[in-house]
Amino acid sequence: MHDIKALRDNPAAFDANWARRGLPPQTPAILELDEKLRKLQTELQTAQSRRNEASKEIGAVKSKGGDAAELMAEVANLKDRMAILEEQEREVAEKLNEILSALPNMIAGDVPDGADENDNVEIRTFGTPKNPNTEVPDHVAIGEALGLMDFEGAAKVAGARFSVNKGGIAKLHRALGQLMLDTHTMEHGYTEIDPPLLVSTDVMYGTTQLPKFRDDQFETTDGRWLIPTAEVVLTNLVRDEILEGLETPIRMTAMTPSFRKEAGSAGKDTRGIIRQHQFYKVEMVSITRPEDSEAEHLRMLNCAENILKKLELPFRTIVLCSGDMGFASRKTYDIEVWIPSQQKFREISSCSNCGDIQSRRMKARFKRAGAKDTEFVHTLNGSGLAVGRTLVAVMENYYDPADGGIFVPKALLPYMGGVTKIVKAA
RNA sequence: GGGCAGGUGGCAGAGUGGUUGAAUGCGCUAGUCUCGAAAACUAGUAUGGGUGCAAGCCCAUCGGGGGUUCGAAUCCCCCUCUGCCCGCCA
Repeated sequence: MHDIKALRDNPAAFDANWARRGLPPQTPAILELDEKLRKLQTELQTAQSRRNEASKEIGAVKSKGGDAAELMAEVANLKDRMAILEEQEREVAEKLNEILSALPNMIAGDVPDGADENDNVEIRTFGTPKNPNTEVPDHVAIGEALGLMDFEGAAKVAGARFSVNKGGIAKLHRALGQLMLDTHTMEHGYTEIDPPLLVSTDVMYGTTQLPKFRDDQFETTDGRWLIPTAEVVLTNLVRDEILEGLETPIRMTAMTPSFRKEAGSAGKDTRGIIRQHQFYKVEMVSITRPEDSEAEHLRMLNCAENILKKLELPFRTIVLCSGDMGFASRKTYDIEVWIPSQQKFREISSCSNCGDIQSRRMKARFKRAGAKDTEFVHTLNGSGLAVGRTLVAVMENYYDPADGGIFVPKALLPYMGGVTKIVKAA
């Protein structure tokens, strides 16, 4: 949710910021509703105040055996009026909330302006793309040739956009997850969390999946939602909390399946496991004080990059431009890994600083030592990494054209039980 | 799924229709005392919102929502969560 007081003080700044995302001016409608709402609230509260007062008087009069009929009549009138005001207040508040909850976060000042992904800015690269000119089969061809990926089986049991990994590839996938979790927990200071995969509507609202992105989500028949990312659960663990101090950021990581309808991406990435309804992802979430979130953002980005460095996979890091950013984000870095079969970099991680938009919705606050007032925390999330896409990158970058096998990256050897290369199933 | 018992401030725990936003204890903060500390004593110590330059005033909140009443933490209904018993089950 947005800071309505700040918006009141400086509506032009809000409109200018939303314009960077290509939105027309929003504040005139908001301010009009806000003014209407406060007027109603003031009138309602005046009536409530009088009712409370009169009720006390009634109690006093009655306890002395007097006649309170006149006062009771006054209260009856007030109640009629209050019922009307309450109804109006509810309607206006709902309307205002509807508008505000559908508006994206303010973009940070140092984010480059731009219309779409073509305007994103590369900030660094790592490694050199292998096989720059030779044709490498894609992960589907590699996996099927090895007999270790079964897309027909997946389609048979679940439909399109699902996959079945077998044997060495399934193990490789699991090893990747292990490496990521171990690195984040033992080297990067994150606490491992094993969370629910189904969450309530309030929780989905808290991290802004709802109300705007309902069509992307799987809803259960009992009113719960399958998480589209572990960000949703991890971040909401601090909802309704008033944290003490928060001098050190809270850092959580989890490996969970992520479920997405991919409603708007028909025809995109239909081959293979790049874009699926279900995929494993290791997620990092940090909760910080406002003044710490920028540094934490860079730290988190480094944690994600570190995984790719360990795997010795070429990648580049970009800053998303204003027009390509997600709804909740103030600033987003994407990491893109080299995919040989496509001869291009593809997104494998996205690290976002969400500022206080989620914490306002979740009522996640902290209190400084000795301070009287609470403040909203900042929330950050980043993939560290998308495990399925990392598997694709490993398969293609470690492909051995000599026999169609896949070398196991050094960093994964401890997790592979002595296997150094994935070869055709016996 | 069935039954029983509960959800009160940071914590523990009173309170069953009327100046109770809420006793008491603990914790926490400040002050007094002390060379300093402890102890003791004194004072303060919820969240959100409206209004105001401000001090302040006002409204709401005792798991959530609705109802009864002049008035609800207290009565009624629904939901939810926790504990225990039974059933079922990875």
